[in-house]
Amino acid sequence: MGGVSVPVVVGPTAVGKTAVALALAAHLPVEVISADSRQIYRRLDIGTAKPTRRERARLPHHGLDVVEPGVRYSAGQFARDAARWVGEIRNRGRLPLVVGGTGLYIRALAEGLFHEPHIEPARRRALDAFTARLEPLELLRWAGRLDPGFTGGGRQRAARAIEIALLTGRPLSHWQAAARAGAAIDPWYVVLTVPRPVLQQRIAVRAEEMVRRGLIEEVASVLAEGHRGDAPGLDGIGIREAVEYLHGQRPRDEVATAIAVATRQYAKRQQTWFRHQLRGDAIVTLDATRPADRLAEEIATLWQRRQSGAS
RNA sequence: GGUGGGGUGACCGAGUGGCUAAUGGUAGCAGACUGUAAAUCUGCCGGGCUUACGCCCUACGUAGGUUCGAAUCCUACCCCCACCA
Repeated sequence: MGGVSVPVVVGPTAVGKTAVALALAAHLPVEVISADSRQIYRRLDIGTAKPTRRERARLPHHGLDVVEPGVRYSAGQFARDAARWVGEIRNRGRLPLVVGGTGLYIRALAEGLFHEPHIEPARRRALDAFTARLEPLELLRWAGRLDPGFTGGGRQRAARAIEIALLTGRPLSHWQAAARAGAAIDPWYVVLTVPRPVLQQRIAVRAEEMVRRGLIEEVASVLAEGHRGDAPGLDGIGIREAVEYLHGQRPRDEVATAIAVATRQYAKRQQTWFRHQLRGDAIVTLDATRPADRLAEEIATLWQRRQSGAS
């Protein structure tokens, strides 16, 4: 595996990952690496529920505000960036703590991805423009033709399969069958869970709060910078609903509930991922209904016991 | 009080005699997912029994009726909406 043993705190949105990370700072010399595909984007603080400035002052965070909303980021990019942060944090004699809900990013960091050959950005853009014009059915047909091993999964994955096949000369399934590269950490997973009704309640409250604290104004100001509504950084729950409202496609008083519904569905997908996709036997599941400082205490204890046992 | 329109499964909404447990959509549940992943998709979705083919029950406002057969036709009643009084 990747070597460095690192605690990785995961769980659906609104379970309280941020609070636990902050509380953990009282027990361990940690710095946080946020594994969150939305918090990567600058501004959009309310819409992505980033830790506040004060919280970040108390505990160093990496992986926030990395790119502009108009820039396309990726799991591979994250794996490289995060690997670098891990190294930097360790050089400071501190402990990297991965915290986040983006399963694929965490997988990319912990297990690596297949080694993708270099692709000219211009060629990729040209192909993007091509696939963007295809009908979903067309897209799937092309994907199947170019890659007999294509396992399906919708137009976006089909576009990816087409891109890889055409730009590398080898089908996606070929690359996937090859060895992974880039596993940078040896993860110790802490999965936070909470009974579904509790989570849904927290999600509903959080959605209301977002709107009350100025989500719509925040999104409006980013749009005013000249970003299109479909910019990579604007493709997130909450932000999307705000954009729809600003474009007159949704009444204001429905924004919060629409956000809550979409967030609930997302939380479900996350839970499915963490239930079925985490690899390895270093997985601990903890009930996050308890106060964050109690949880942090338990995590710290488990971690220390694990370290002394392992070394 | 009169006239017209309408009451369909958790919600919206098709269906106007058999092919209907009832198109679609939403919500919900389960799942997939190696570089857009807060994305993109798949399955299930009245209840019960069955390993399975399948079987049974309940269901289209309520109660009756017509018919071999009704969510669909008729009658009465209840409720909702619009307009007229």
